[in-house]
Amino acid sequence: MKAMPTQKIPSPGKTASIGSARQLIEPTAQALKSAKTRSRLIDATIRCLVKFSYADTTTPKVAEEAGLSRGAMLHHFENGRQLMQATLVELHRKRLRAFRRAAGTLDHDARTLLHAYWDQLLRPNFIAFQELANASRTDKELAAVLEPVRREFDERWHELAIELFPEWADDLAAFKIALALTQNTLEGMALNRVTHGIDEETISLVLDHLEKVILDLRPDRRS
Amino acid sequence: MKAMPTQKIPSPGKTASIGSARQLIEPTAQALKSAKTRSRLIDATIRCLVKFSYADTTTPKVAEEAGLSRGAMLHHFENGRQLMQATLVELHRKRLRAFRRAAGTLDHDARTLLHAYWDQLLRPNFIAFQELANASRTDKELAAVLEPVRREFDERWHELAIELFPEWADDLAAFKIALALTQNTLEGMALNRVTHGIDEETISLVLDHLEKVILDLRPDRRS
DNA sequence: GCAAAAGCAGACACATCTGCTTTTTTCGTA
DNA sequence: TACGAAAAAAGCAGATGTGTCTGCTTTTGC
Repeated sequence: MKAMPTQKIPSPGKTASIGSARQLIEPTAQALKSAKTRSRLIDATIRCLVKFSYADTTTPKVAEEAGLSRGAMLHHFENGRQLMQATLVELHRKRLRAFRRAAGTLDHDARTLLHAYWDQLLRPNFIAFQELANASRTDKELAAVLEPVRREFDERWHELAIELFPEWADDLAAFKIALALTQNTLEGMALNRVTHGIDEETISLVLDHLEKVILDLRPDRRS
Repeated sequence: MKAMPTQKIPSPGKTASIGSARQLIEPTAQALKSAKTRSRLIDATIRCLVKFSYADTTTPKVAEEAGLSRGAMLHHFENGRQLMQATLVELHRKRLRAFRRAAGTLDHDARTLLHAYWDQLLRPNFIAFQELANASRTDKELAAVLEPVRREFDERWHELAIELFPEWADDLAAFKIALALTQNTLEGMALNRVTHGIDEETISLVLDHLEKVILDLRPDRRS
């Protein structure tokens, strides 16, 4: 996605862009189609991010991928930037949803949770998310969207872990380490896996050992 | 850097592009200036990668950053692509050099080595390298350059670690785990630090605990 | 049913990037 | 000192991306 002029003024009269207050004010039928089209565009954007990377994702490509005209797309987002921002938010929602869904069927042991997290990182959604996170390093507007999203994700992830393993609440310091270690290691491994392939064996070794490390950190197992 | 046509045929008569056989065949004086200009261009590219990201690094920007004309740049590299590839190789060399340099003055304990690695990841060079590594996911030509580079880096890193801690040679399995764990965790943390800031406290906690984990993995400390 | 509004498509103008070609400058060497 | 090759600058045409604008179709609310 090429350099675009800095965001336009929100222009209050227009179609509500990111927030979807419309559906509440006007819960009528046609708005449903609109939402569906937006979804199609966002999903197309995600696919493009995976296929072409952020650098080479362009509005024509997204439109083509979505099977829509570029005009249609700019009707819904009016900006390449806004499309990206909306996509980032949507990716966040998807990740969160996936976690919630997994949480229900999860055994309450570290191994399961670890592998659940890892599985998430293998999904294309993670690649797309990573592309945007990386882009946000130099795109302040994207960063402004990413920041709260990331914060919420960490909170939810924190909550889920505590919910599954209440004993951790006894030692929040150790818990913090365990979380940080898990997150950074797994995400680092996921990224390295994408660029320079890692053999499955190494992945297993790391996962297994990480599990051991976490178990050692658990309050009831410590001296 | 925008989509460019797939690589041109090497055209043997031209100025030797990546390999610098020129300096050997023609070790004369003026070639030194040429090499210097190449360096200037590559360094400018690195700075651009950091400032603008790969997506928004363009040949005009690089030329301006280098204080040269675009024509001059295409005289030396004839291709935006080749410039990026050369930059990737150069970044690799720089990383390797930094490691070798550090290796000399290093105490032989895990903590020092860990922090040495971490310090490398805080340098702008790592960001630039990461930008290219990420780009190589969808750019096969870049990937073709990255692959051997990465392999060599891993080997050197492996060698260095063994050299500093010969006792690891006794248990290569544990060694492999320790290396993978260290690399993935630190790199993951470095990347997360760039996009969404991590507080220094957490970083310290992770580093300290990682050190402990590695010590536990050491052959002479195990049961 | 009809006017207003939204969904959608295509065309337009502007900007910019890319690679190529041509010209000027620099500088070593005969 | 003058020649010639390499370095550097400048100019050019093609391609592509971006945002805006206009027009057509469909839905919605009165």
